[in-house]
Order: sequence, then structure tokens, then C-alpha cells
Amino acid sequence: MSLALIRAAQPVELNPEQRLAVEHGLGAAEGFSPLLVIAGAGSGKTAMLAHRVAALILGGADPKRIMLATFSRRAAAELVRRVERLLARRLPAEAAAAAAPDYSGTFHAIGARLLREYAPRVGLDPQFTIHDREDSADLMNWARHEAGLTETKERFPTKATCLAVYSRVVNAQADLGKTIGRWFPWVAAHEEALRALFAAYVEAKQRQNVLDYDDLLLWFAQMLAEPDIAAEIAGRFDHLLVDEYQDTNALQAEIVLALRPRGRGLTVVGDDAQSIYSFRAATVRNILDFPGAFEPPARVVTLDRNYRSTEPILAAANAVIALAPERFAKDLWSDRREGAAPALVVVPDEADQARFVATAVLQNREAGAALKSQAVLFRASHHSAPLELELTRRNIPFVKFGGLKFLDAAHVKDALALMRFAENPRDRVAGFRVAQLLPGVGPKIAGAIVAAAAEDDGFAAMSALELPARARAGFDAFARLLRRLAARAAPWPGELADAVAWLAPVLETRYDDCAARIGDLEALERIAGSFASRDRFLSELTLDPPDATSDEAGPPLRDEDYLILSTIHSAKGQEWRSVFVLNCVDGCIPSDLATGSSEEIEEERRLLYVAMTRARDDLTLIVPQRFYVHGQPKMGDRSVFAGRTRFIPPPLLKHFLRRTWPEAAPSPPRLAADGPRVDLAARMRSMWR
DNA sequence: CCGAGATGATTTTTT
DNA sequence: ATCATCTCGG
Repeated sequence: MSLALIRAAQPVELNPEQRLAVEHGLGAAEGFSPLLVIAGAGSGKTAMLAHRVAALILGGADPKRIMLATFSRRAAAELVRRVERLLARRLPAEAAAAAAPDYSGTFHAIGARLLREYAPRVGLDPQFTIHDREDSADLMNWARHEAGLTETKERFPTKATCLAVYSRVVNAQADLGKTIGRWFPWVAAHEEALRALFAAYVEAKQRQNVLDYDDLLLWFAQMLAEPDIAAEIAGRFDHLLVDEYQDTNALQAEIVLALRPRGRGLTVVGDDAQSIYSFRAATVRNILDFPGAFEPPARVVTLDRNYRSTEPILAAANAVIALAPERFAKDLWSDRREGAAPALVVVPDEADQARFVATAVLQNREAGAALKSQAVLFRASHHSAPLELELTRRNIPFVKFGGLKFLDAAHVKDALALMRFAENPRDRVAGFRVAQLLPGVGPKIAGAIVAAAAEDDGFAAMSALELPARARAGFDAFARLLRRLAARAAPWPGELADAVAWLAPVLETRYDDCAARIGDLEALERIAGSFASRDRFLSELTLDPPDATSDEAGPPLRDEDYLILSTIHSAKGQEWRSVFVLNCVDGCIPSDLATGSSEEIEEERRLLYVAMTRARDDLTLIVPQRFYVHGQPKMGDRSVFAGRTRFIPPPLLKHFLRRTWPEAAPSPPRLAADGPRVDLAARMRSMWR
């Protein structure tokens, strides 16, 4: 299709810079040279990407040979949906759906898919199961005990810390000693023990045929380090488009370069001002060094026109990011001149903050703004706790993103561990967890059970196990169930129903509130129906957990209206008409856990910038004067007085409307203080004498 | 050997 | 508040 015809398919809404990015390389004699798009917040980045993919396909690219790497599966789904819609303008509907690219998703998901295909070539069993963070921590813990590291006098780092160190070393492709010195100085004394521990951890994963999140990238990258396999895989794709490139890490950059060594057909999109994942070893260097990684250097296109926010909101956000000592790009601009300045509201404490937000949200709804068009953002998941209480009290429905996931609930993990154990009898973490659900079975017997299960694929050896009498009772039914599941006696998703039928009564003896938990398992069965097979179900659910927390009410239905609560991290790429940002005080933004180095502080600044640029029409930052800190064993729980975030120093206040809430009201006069008195307290005491 | 209760240490954010 | 580890009674 000619360029003119491709343009006819996109008659609308592209500005000159977007058009430049969309059409880069189309019809060029030398083919597709590498392209970097610096796309500011709200600059129509997703639209640009969707148009580019559609234009490539209409220009003759084979959609099966296009790979789309995004930051989350949600973003991938949204992008593919928009591509289909654009294609449908030129093609019949079925053809448009068929023409959408299908290698799309996170690097982790794409890695999992390719690794399953190429497993035999790299010495991997294609039946591998995937450990989520908690499973990985459990396995790390097991390795930690095995290595005798918990018997020492000196306290050894917790499983979570060990895993964090390991993960950073892998994702940053860095040296262990340097990583500890830079990010984990308090474990420096254990460097050699950690090195040995990580060796044992890696061996355990391989014996058990499991991959953790980091492995999906590491094995992917290592596989591409083999010239033959790399050439073969790279040869299957003509185009690679990467979104949110500022939040990729060293390993992901390695994968990108291995797939497109000369940069041909490579497009990366990102915004250095929105880089907020360095705790996950993402490095903004990837995007800064991208142009120079190629010869000739990649073309750079900058999108700085913002279509999202009003000018006053942008002015405030620009002012916040302008104070960053290092910045590389652009000031966003908008021609949406109307609108009020963002509000900076001072409230007495967190409880008032919750009341204020609930009140304001309802007022907006009265004024015609649906709850869904409003969002409350916060730095850490638990910051929303008082608000969640207030919303529940006032019957305001909400959905929370970030923090605890449906799949993190113990009983759901039990069900998934059971399915994973059936899929991969060598998955020790999964087996160890479910075995201990049986009455009379603790760590010791569970250890014997998983050891026997690892011996064969059909659980025959395990079924023959001799157990002490107290553990016998439930074990037979358990062993029969696993043999059925391993033999795939019931077709998917029937086998999950089989497993849940066994699990439900077991859970009843374990948890008090079993009704809600059984309801969750039924929800899980419904979800299972939408996956093609057990292994797809297990890997995709691990890589892309559903977000909605399963409160008593269950996740709201699609057509219901609900308020959005989200961590700032999870709000990436999204926008709402009204946005409230909680706890804009020093200690929360920046988090006082992240003020160690100037890099960390700068990332916190960008976090506030990301939060502010989510708002279309109105933005409210809230500053509670007191907030509650719990935990310090010496001092106990206490409130501390906090100041406004350092990212909004006095010179920036002119960009905000300043308010206090509640507005000071005269205290009610104590009219009843005069008159006859009775001693009711004495009466209460006398009732018990 | 299991499971319940006590004690002591503790770092958000997510694929 | 939550998690990990330790102690003690079946």
C-alpha cells in the first residue's frame, strides 16, 4: 500500500511530530533504520505507536513478524486493540483481527513463550513452571536453611533481602560486591555466604525445573547470546517496537540489541522524565545511550505537545520537574488554556485527608463526573488504608491497583500451588506448600512427600509412601487427586474443578472466613475457563496477576461505577479527569526510605511528576500536617509532624491554589455546661458492686 | 514430629 | 503491623 493510502487510513489527529514517528522508514529505500521517540506525558504516545504498527502492516509488514514489548500486559492489550481498530478502517473486520501482531506483551511473557518453544535446544524442560516473587522467596529460604546459614549466631539477611540482592545482580548484570556496596551496604559482611547461597539457589531451581521472573529475562538473553539461535530468532521478526524504554534494565537492553543488532526495524519509545523503576534495576542510560548505539545513530523524534492536561496543571508539573538537576528533554505544552490551577490542600491528619477525598469525590460526582473518571494516587500501597475505611463507611465503591493482589491471598495461592505441583512434580515449593495443608503434616513429612514426588512424573512413588498414622487420613485422597491431575483425567478446566472440590473442605478446617475464600476459588474457576490449557493458565496468571483485590463484595461488575485507587507506579500510562495525590509530605514523597542518595531522591521527584501528569482537568495534592508512623519498638506508634514535600518549595507555590480543610469553624459554645450535675461515672461503677 | 504461642527484627514501589 | 524464629505441650 502506498504512503498516500496509508495516510488515508489515518485521517485524523496526528501532529507533524507524531506523523514523522509513525512514518519513519516507510517507503525509504534503505529500509527501517532505528528510531527513538521521546514521548512526554500525555503526548499521544499510545496513539502514535498504534498508528505506526498499523501503518507498518498496511505497508506490507507481516503482523506475525512484528514483536511488541510493553511494560505491562494491560498496555499490550490496549495497544493491540487500537491497532485492530485502525486496521478495521481499511480492512474487513475479520481480516483486521487476523492482521494484529500476536507476539506482544512484556519481555517476561515473550521470553516465557520463546523459551518454551526453544527449551530442548537450550537444555531446559519445556514443562517448566514459573515462580512468582513469593515462591522465589520460599525457595531462597529453603536454600538458606540448607546451607546452614540460619544456625549462626549472627543474624543472616532475610529471604526477601537475599532475593532482592540476587535479583538486582541479575537484572543489572552487575558484580555482586559492587551491588552490595552500592545498594545493600548493611549485608556487606555476608558477601561470600550470599555468593554460595545464590549458587545453591540456582542449582535448586534447575533441579526443580522452575524459572523465576529474573530467569525469564536471563535465559532469554543467554539464549540470544548463542549466535545460531539468535540469528534464527531474530530472523523470525522484521520489526521490534519497545514501549516505556526508560524503565527497561540492562538485561532487557541486551535482549533488544540481540534481536535487532544493527537496529533495523527497531523502534523504542520512552520518556526519561518518567523513569520510576530503578528499584527494579531499570536504568535511564538505556534510553540516553540508544541513539549512539548504532552507526549511523538512531533518529530521534520528540513529542512534546500534551493533549491531556490543562495548561495550569502542566505549568505546575513542568515547574516540579524543572527543579531536577539533570534533565534531558523538553517542556510540555498544551493549548488547553482553560481550567483552574491545581489545588494544594492542607488537612490536619490522615483521617481528615480521607474525609476530604471522599467528600470531594462525591461533589465531583454530583457535578457529573463519574467515579471511574477520578483516581486517588499514593506512594505506598498502605497509604490508602484510612481512605479505604472511609469509602467503605460511605458506601463508595472502589477498585485498588497495586499492593495486594487477588493471587496473593493464601487460599488462592494454595489452589495454584496444587495445580503447579500437578504440572511439575519437581516443583518443590509448590508441593511443600500444598502438602502442609493436610492435617498432621508439617515441614518434615511434607519434605518426604515432595522428595518422593520428584522421583517420577505420575506421583506413583509418592502414593506408595509410608506415613505415620496421624498423617495417613487425608493423604490417600490427596495422592489420588494428584494422580488424576497428572494423568489429565478431566479436560481443562475440569481438572481445576476437581482440585477445588478437594481443596474446599481442607480450607474449611484451616481458615475461619471460608465462605469468602471459597467464593474466590469459584472466581478462579471462572477465570480458568478463558485459558486454553493448564500450562498457559499457570504461566500467564503468574506473569499477569489480576489486579482487583477480592473484598467481601468481590470485584465490581464492568458496568458499575467505581473510584480508582492506585499506587503511583501502577498509574503509569493512565489518565483521569480528576486526580488526587495523597500524602504530599516529606517522608512519603520522597519516601524517607529513599533519601539515601541523590539518584533515589531524583526518582521520587519524577514519581511526583508522573502522578501530577495523570490529571486531565483537575488535580489536587493533599498535605496532611500530621501523619501516623507505626512500628518503632522503642517509641511505639506515634504521629509525626510533616512538612510539605520538598519538591514544591515556596517559589513553586504560585502554581497552586492553596486551601486548608476543613475551613476553620467557630467551636460550638458549651451551652449545657451550667446547671445541675450528676455523677454518672459512680452510677456505672455501682452496677458491678 | 506437629502446631500454637511468644519474642524479636523490620525498609515502599512490580514483572 | 508483619514476619521469622524459638520454645513448649500434645
